[in-house]
Amino acid sequence: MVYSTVEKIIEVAELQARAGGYNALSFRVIAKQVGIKSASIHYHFATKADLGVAIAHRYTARFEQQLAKLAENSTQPSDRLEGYIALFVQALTVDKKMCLCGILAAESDLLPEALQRAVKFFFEVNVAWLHGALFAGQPQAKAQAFFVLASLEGALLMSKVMQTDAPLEQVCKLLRQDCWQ
Amino acid sequence: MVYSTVEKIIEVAELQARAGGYNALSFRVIAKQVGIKSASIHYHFATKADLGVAIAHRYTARFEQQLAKLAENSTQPSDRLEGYIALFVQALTVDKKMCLCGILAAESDLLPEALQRAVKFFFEVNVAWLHGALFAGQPQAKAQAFFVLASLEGALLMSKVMQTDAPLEQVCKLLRQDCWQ
DNA sequence: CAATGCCTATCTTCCGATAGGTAGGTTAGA
DNA sequence: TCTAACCTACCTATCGGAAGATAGGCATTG
Repeated sequence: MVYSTVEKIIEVAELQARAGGYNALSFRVIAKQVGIKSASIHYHFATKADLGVAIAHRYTARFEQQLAKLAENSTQPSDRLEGYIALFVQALTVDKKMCLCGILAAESDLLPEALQRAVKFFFEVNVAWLHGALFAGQPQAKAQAFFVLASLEGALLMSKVMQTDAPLEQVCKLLRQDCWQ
Repeated sequence: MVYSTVEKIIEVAELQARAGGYNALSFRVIAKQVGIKSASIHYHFATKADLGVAIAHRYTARFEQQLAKLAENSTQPSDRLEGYIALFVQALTVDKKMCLCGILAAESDLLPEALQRAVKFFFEVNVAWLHGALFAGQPQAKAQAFFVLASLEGALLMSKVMQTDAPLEQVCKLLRQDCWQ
């Protein structure tokens, strides 16, 4: 697979942001890793805010693809939950990074407004999917959707800082137990 | 109540960090709000990392006090849960800020090591309290403790970025329902 | 020939940090 | 009791570096 410069920039920037948030993004550091000069990034993204929005959009789009595939490959809500959980487990154990929109949401107060909206959209997409694909028809579907997403984001956060997979693992275990008892 | 300069610095810095994380902390901005010069902050805190650790320690200590009072004032687990929930609801509706250690945990990868440890300690304290004061004797006490804390941190994060109290409110509602059914 | 995709060079602003000074208060010894 | 020494809590001035951003140049490509 060959990546364009734009794709490389976004990829590197995403990993950077998922480690330290928006303020940890540095044009110079990204440029060095991509193999270009920092000024060249401005050719593709006029401002840092534009780059931030692009990262969030790609991240959300990729998530949407995976959610669609999940709904396609399984009809059982419990199977879909398992697939959904896997997305967050992968972030922790494979990428060893936070959820991009999780970390951006935490610092959303000081983000450029366009980026705030992009991050908000990620959560709306997820809540809508959980609501429709996992809890459709259930009396408290919306609350359940919030609950699953919130507990996974929080557990990811805890596992990162406590440097153990235990919080995410335990939360996943309870989610499997409790969601349709 | 009269505050010392050190207390003012920590107070202002905490609010700053709870809005945008560690990298959003600026000695100059803090100094201006406190009414001193940025160089003077270094008299009290040699480095930015020292200031960060001080903020986290005070935040955790205040949390510990509230947890102790909670355990003292109520013996019913359900009452204790209500009090615990209130701590997070207050962060959202009164302070209108993230949990300090929540936002720091998200960006923990790039934090000074001493600060990482301080943030980790906050979560250990909370998990230990939930484990002992809410779920003592229950078969999955540890998992339940992780679950409550993770879902509250995650819901706070979501409510911030989505600009509605709904996620935190709904998560709280489900926590009340599900914890001891 | 014009657009694309980079480059070099440079700008201003902000950052944490340090050096050194000073006013005011406290302490200790003759 | 006077005074020399010291401490506290700031100050001004400045440093080196990194930040995002911009202007203008230069190949390559269609």
